[in-house]
Amino acid sequence: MSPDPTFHNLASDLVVLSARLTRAVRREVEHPAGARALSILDELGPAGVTALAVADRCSQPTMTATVKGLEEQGLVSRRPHPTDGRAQVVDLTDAGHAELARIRRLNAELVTARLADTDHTAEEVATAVAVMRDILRPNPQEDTL
Amino acid sequence: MSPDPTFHNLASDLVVLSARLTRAVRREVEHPAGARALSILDELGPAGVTALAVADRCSQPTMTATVKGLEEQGLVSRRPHPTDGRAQVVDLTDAGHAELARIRRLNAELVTARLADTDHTAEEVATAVAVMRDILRPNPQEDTL
DNA sequence: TGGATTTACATAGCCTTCCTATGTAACCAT
DNA sequence: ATGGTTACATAGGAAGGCTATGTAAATCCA
Repeated sequence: MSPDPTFHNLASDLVVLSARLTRAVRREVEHPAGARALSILDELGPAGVTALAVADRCSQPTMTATVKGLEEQGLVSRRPHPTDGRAQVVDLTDAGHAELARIRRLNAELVTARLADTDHTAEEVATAVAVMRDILRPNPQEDTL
Repeated sequence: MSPDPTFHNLASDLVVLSARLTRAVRREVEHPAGARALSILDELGPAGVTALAVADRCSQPTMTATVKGLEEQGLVSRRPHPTDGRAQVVDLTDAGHAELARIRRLNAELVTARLADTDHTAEEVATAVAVMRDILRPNPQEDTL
């Protein structure tokens, strides 16, 4: 039942280190919740509030509030869904695309500056990204993660 | 000046994916701030509030509040520093060690369940952990990250 | 030695980001 | 047509963060 303890520790460390990296970046890049939403919108394309909440793994009211804030900043637009009277279609504005690019540049600068001091190759970073992407890949079965 | 665009994207993705993993885990594991502090205390051993704040990259008042909460839950103890009248020595209690073990088990379960569906090897996960650890390694020069 | 600076921690006040519970309106299936 | 479901909004509150500031101990140095 108990898995390989090495794997167990690695998995736990990955979570802890992710949390710390997130904390570290948060000090430099403001409004991380909005940034996540912009990033998801860029990946999904125009989407409704509930779909965004699922993708970000937050509650629907939380995403409603996030989108509202982004709209007030002019970073996203909202229009009624053409055929479904209940739904909204949220999309990035030009300003939203620009802001997302700015955030990505900031993120990259913070990380590359640190990686430059190490002997890690781009391939190793790519492996890290691939592992995390697969961990977070949507899984129809379980809603737990 | 502008670095390899591939590397740039990888670095940015790593930040974004870390933020999402952190969000996802947060839904399962309560009080992430306290959990981070417990983890750091375990790595550092007994330490003062300011040292913990530096390690967690949060402000000193934030760590003061976190430690206060952990103390109220009986997860850490505090005693005056033996020689420095200003300082406190914070340490894990037995209950704190137990809680940390519980959190690590939860983290590991969440991640391993997802990794099991992929073809990633333990070595690849180890690479991911090593990369992130080096990104977060304390750097005397720059305080930016 | 003694005043100035630095360091360690606490307090106050505020903001963002989350949540659950609940409400409303539109859609859908019988 | 009406009962269940779905999409989103609102309300209220907790957690976690920050800056600014206060206090007291330690350290520095003239």
